[in-house]
Amino acid sequence: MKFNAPRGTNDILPPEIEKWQYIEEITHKLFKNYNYQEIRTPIFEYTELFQRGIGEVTDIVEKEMYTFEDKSGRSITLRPEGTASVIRSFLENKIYGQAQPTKYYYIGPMFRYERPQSGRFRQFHQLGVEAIASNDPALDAEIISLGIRLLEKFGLEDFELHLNSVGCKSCRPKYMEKLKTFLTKNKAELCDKCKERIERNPLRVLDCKNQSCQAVIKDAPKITEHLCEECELHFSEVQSFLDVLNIEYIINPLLVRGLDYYTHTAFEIKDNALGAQNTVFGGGRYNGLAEEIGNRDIPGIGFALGIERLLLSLQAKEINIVEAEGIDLYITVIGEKAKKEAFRLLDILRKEEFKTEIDYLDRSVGSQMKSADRMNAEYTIIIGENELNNNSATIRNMKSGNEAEIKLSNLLKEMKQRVDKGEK
RNA sequence: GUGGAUGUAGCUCAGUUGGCUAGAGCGCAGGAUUGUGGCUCCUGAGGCCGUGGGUUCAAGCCCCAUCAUCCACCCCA
Repeated sequence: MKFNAPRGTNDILPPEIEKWQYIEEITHKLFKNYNYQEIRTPIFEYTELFQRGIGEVTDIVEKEMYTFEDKSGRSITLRPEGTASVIRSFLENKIYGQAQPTKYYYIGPMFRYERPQSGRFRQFHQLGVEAIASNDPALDAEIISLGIRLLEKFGLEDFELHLNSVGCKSCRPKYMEKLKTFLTKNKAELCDKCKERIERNPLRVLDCKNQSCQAVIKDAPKITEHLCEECELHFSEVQSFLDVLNIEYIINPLLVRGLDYYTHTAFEIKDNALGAQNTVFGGGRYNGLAEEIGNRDIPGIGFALGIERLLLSLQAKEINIVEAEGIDLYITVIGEKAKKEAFRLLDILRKEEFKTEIDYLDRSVGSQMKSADRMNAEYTIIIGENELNNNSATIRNMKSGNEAEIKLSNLLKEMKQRVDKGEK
């Protein structure tokens, strides 16, 4: 073959696509049930949006963006995540002028230039929600529970919710200083990368997996012990609202997220059956984001869920979310004359919403029956010389093998009685 | 960006210390059944052995390069 799909991209083929459609269907239904509305933003944005929104020193902006110049010389970037676009849209369309809060959701492809591996692709798909213009900790709990309820809809229950507060503008800088001081004191024990991180992004050291770093981190000051009063209160309220919903969580002070815009609540749902990339969904509060990209102080919270990871999780647990669906009718044609009549009948049956198929490869009767069988047809309608002469069709129940010759004039009525269309 | 593993039929994989026209199972197509699927049996199609070079009388096998995929690191969905 001359062409491959670009590295890290995938074709989604049938029957796999059925799962995607099912996930989307359930998502639309559940999210609307929580009164979130769908929003569709462009697949690409001006690069500055992500630089400002996500943060210059994040991995995403530093090395993972698909950035290029368009013909006018503007720097364009394929969206690496959804939140920045949604907030940009919220501000640009002046949605803040309407009744608040605003609750949006989205489903679509995201792009990050990374080496692909299990659960990570260059084009991948997220579904996510954003609740904008409210600082209510109950909303934090709603967002988290919404994600969990969605997983439950697919029969997934065996996962861990990690919860943390990453502080706010007023307490995080102070904590960072403390952390820096501590890390500098223990610099000798840290890996080379973490040594660099002390200045650039000390929080990142916290989730380094290097053993000697881990040993240092164990005694590092914890952000949960350095929150300001407001953050402290918000965090405990979020927990108590989660308690109300009987949602279990693990407080994880080492949970730091890779995007700069998070404040207060940060969370990740991990499925330990997944291997290295085990975060199925993650998110948090981003009260500084609207300020950063639009000079308006508007709070928000959301999560993003990786659809490919959801699929992997289902696979790991051998959960089948879609049944293979058969067709209602297969028309077997014998002889050229019959084909015209059969083709006319095919159209009529389809108009009546029977899922119907016919042979297009000039195959023998036996082969046509075989096709019908493989398509899991409920009935086969056989039309040959005999039937033509009698103005009839032979119908065969593929399960029982019973056959009957039916007048064409009665065929529709007969099939309506026999076939349970669109059964599920 | 770094490291490791793997590339042979549509799929899953055999292929001996290098040695004849490269195999199996499944799938696909046709037939046994001149108008009837599943089970069975028979037959068949389908391979630049990832690609390019090298070593050799001889390469699917050895060497080099390259590409791709997978897995891991980094980090995240």
